[in-house]
Amino acid sequence: MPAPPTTGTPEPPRRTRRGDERDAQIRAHATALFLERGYNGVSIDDILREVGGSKTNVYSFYGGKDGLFLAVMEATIKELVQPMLQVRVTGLPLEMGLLTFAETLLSVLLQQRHLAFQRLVIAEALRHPQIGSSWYANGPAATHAILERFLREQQALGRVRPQIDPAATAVLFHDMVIFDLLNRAMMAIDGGPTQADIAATIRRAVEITTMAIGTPAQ
Amino acid sequence: MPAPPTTGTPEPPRRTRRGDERDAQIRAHATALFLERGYNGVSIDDILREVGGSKTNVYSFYGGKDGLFLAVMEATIKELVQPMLQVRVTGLPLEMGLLTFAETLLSVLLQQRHLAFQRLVIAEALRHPQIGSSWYANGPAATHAILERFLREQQALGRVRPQIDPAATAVLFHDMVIFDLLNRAMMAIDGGPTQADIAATIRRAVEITTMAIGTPAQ
DNA sequence: ATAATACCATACGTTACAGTATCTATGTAG
DNA sequence: CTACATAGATACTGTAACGTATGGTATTAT
Repeated sequence: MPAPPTTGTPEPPRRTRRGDERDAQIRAHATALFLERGYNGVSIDDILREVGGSKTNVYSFYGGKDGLFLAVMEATIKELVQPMLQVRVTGLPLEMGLLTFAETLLSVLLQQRHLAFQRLVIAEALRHPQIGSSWYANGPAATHAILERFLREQQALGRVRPQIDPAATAVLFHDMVIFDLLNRAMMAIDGGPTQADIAATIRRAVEITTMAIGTPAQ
Repeated sequence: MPAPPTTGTPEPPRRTRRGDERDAQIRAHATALFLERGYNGVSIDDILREVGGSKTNVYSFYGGKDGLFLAVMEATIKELVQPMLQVRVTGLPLEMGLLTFAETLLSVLLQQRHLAFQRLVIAEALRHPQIGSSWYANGPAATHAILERFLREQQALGRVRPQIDPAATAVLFHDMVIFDLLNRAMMAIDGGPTQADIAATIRRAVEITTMAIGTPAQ
């Protein structure tokens, strides 16, 4: 009788309650440190020094530093995306919808946690392409879809000209709102954009978009 | 008689012709390797292995790995920005000007060299903020200014509505054209955007912008 | 020509860190 | 209560890389 097939990665041992608690601490600390100092700026010993526990935890469950990194990055994607999935624009007038969308988006993307995350994704995109794909699919692409649905709805109500492509317009509006502010925040130009910068950018993006796609009557 | 004031950084030795040639090789190779593998992925020995020469060169002229890195990054900024500074849109009709601008911009930003550069700037922005500032000032900000000048000119000719703010519009158009394409290229989504994606994005951005800011007669 | 100095090759000291091994302590199942 | 698996502490190994030192070779200036 043949032995059961050997799995490529050996099964991690099942955990005790203590193990679960340690693991949660390790993940939380690892996330904070990676975001703060980057992948190479953090050693496994750094993580464990403050948390306690031992390398056994990391190596038997994640296989190594890379495994731990991937796990915490995936979790951070889910966490960051959360507020965007809860934005409610259905039923609002065109301008109000765009405004609400833009404000929610920027409140997520300009927070320090996201800026650090973005840096990390980009820095490691070559070594870990799956993180980049996962982020694009769950972040920007998901956000595009939400706005596209709203624009389509507005179009059905006759508030957006029929010849407009909702998908393409969603991307353009999204980019107008985000890019320069994000760029400046990432490069820490003059300490990043102010609340006034943010408000002005949103106002202008909404203005230019409604002028271009809204039906004249509106 | 007092000794001459000791300068903070000791003067680098003056170079011989051989030294100049070596230095050029070292910079070229260092640039290629940093762009390909990131700061931490390259050791000084890696650079010198293929070029020849010795560590003396790096340490006596740049003070260390960081100094060399800063020097090659500054040079790369200048090199990348070059084509954008030469774009000529003055005198063109509004649509043609926007089109030309967008095409030139994307031809620079979507090339592999720039993608790698962008990754590097972002990854190292925390440790070397001056690179980020320098890039923003010489890249995006300079590009904004070129487009702003064009829009102002169009406004003077009555082709852009008087109430439009050229500076703000320049930023928005710039962002619309770039962001999603750059994002997808950086994350290597489906191997990056195709020529068709690029053409479609440019067309839509020009369309939405002229609709929003152009004078109706036009 | 020769003295001074820039450059080369290479070895060395040091530090940092990934990953492994080992032994002890602590839970957990039967 | 006993046996066994999980978790902890820590020592150890191997490797990589920064930055320095040294002794020899080419280049330049006088």
